[in-house]
Amino acid sequence: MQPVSQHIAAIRSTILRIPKGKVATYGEIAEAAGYPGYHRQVAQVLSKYGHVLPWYRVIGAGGFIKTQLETAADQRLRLQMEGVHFLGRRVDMARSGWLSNNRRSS
DNA sequence: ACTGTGACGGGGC
DNA sequence: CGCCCCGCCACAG
Repeated sequence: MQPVSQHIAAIRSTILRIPKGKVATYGEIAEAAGYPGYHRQVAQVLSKYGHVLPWYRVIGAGGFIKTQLETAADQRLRLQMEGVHFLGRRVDMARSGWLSNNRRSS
């Protein structure tokens, strides 16, 4: 796979940079990649290159996993395996968020 | 060139 | 808390 567009590559590498045990939302990834507002493209990238990316570290806004696919259960499992903390149905962004409110990053 | 679509976000009801 | 609608941008048909 050879992304032809710059944003595709930027988004891909941004996803690759998400530390283990942390998660990022579509919006955060888009912004971190240098394309704020491109959350839709993040989704397209995941759908296209997700098979070689840590797709499970990408979650919905607010820490929710509102994926309609069956991968939702698998995703939560994978995240918990990496030590991501959940608060009910959502991810504890304050603790496991990569670019959001992470108070203790060490 | 135009229309529909999508692993979404956010605000409104 | 759940559902709906609109905005968003690139890609496929």
